[in-house]
Amino acid sequence: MNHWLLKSEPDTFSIDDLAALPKKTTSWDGVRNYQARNMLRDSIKKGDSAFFYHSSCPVPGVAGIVSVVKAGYPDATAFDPKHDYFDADSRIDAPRWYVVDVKLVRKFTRIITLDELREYAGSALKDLLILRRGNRLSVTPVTKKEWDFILAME
DNA sequence: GCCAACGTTGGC
DNA sequence: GCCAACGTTGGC
Repeated sequence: MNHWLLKSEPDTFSIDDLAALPKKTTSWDGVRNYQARNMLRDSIKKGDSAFFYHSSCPVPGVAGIVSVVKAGYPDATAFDPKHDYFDADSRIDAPRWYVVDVKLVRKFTRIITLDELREYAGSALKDLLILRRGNRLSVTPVTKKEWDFILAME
């Protein structure tokens, strides 16, 4: 089982939005970056765990945990001309973009903030991709050690 | 294949 | 709103 970090802008979709869904399950759609796409399509497996990270908001940080309930499959929003995520270059017979389905495991009792994570940028979390300068990937791998360390910060 | 221009991300 | 960093596009 592998670990990941998924970014979402809470204005668009927050962990509370996920918690409010009847089955607390959603398709992680709208990813339009090839590196992130490759991970959704090829690397993330059913049963993997991921941090739900809030970005572009007053308090960026890790908000909770989700589990992958369905591995990569084509992103239907790319096929819908009326959808914000529509991409005419993604075709049903040759999909360009992918999603995974995730289910809420739990919302943390508090946000583990980016500021706190940074305190360990020189030690336990020195390789955490989200702390790298200029990092913009919305899907990144997290090692087991990083995962356990961040969990213990709650 | 190079690279300038442009668009997007995301913290502040 | 600003702007650094990065990805993508498109002319050559």
